[in-house]
Amino acid sequence: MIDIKSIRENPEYVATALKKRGVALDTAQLIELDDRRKVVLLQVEELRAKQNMLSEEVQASSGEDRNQKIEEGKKLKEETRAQEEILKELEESLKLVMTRFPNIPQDDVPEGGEDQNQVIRQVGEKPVFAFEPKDHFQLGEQLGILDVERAAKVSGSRFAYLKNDAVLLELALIRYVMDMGIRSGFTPISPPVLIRAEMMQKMGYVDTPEDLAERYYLEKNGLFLVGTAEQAVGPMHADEVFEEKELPRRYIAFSTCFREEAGSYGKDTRGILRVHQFDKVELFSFCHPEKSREEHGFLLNFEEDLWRALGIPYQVMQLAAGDMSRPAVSTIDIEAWLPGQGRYREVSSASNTTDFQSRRLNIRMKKKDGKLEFVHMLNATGFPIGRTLIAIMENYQQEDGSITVPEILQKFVGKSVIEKQ
RNA sequence: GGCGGGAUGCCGGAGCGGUUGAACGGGCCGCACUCGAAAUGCGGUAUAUCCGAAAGGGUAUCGUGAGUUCGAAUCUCACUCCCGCCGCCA
Repeated sequence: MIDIKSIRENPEYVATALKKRGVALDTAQLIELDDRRKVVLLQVEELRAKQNMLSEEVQASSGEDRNQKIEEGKKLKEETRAQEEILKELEESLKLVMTRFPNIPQDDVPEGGEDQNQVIRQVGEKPVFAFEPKDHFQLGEQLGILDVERAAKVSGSRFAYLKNDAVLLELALIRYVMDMGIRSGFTPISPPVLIRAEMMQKMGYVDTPEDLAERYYLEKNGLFLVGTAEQAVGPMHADEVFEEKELPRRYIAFSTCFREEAGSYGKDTRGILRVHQFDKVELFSFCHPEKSREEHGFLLNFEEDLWRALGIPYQVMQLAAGDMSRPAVSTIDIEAWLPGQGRYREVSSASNTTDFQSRRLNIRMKKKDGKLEFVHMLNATGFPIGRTLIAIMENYQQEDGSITVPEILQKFVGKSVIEKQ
């Protein structure tokens, strides 16, 4: 949630920035609503002050005088209640409007939708094949490390079984990235994947119907299945106050992720590129509000190190304002080269959400002067296991259909080539 | 799933329905004492929000939400979480 104060202080800036995301904001109307709220708030508080004074007077008085004051108090109570009702309505409608707004894009984020995303750089050499490269689905089925058909039988479309060396490869990726993370000061986490509706809401991911359509929700228990570990790690520190020196607090979390993919019928239906359930290692950072841009760079750098170490060509994309998730002020994606598709596909995403989430979660930092301030929260991808497997399979495929294991993973997998099994 | 106990400030821990933002102890900060430190003494020590140029003042907050009352940390109801015991269970 953005702060009404920032709108009051600089309505034009906020309106212009939000327009970059294609969101129209009538600041004048919003401020007027807030003004009305303040007027009523003042009235309510004055009435309450009167009530407080009167109740003290009741205590001090006796006899007929006392009875009279109690009668007066009854009337005052009615009056206060009526005003409180009005205040509550105003507050609710203001909150309703405010929660719908996404975060204010960073100044260097381009305007527009997905088609305005910008390539920042391309890294690595695309492999050259002396044969027609296959896609991961073909390779996976042939090698016997992927079974989509039986998954469809058991769970439906967009599910998969990983088998044999694919499983070892998954474990190798997890172990590798965890080691890297630990070395860079991240705390390893294995979080719950079911979280309270309240927490999901505070993370800013269920404010609109579109948001809701993307999530699995267990109505009976009031719990959401997380779409990423971010949603379970962010609320960890809800209502807590960090010491300045404790920041940045970095976590590296492994979890299964669940996505309904409601709006993607017929899209990416082959293999495991887009599935309802996948495992992912996620990076998360709580940091000093003045240092989140720097931290964003740190996370991106960490991600790039991973893909370089894996030896997979990728490009770095600055997302346009309209293509970012609502809490983000800036999102930078990494897209890996997939020879089987002949194109780059998204594998990583690093976002700075500034205080959008921390404001609702009430996560603050105590400054040296004793003042409290909302921390900034950032999330980024370590390895999305499924898509990383795809990238490895397609980039490291050999003419005979076998797959070379990237060097850095060989010691974890225990072999250098994956063959039919 | 069943039965019991609990939730108060940074921590521990009081709290007859009426100056309780909250005793008391500890911690922390400042000052004094000291060459310095310890010990001791004195003082201070929540957050949010509104009005105000400021000084200052108002309001709210004792797990959360509703209710009773002129007045609720204190009474009632619901919910959440924590701790025990039984049952079930990887």
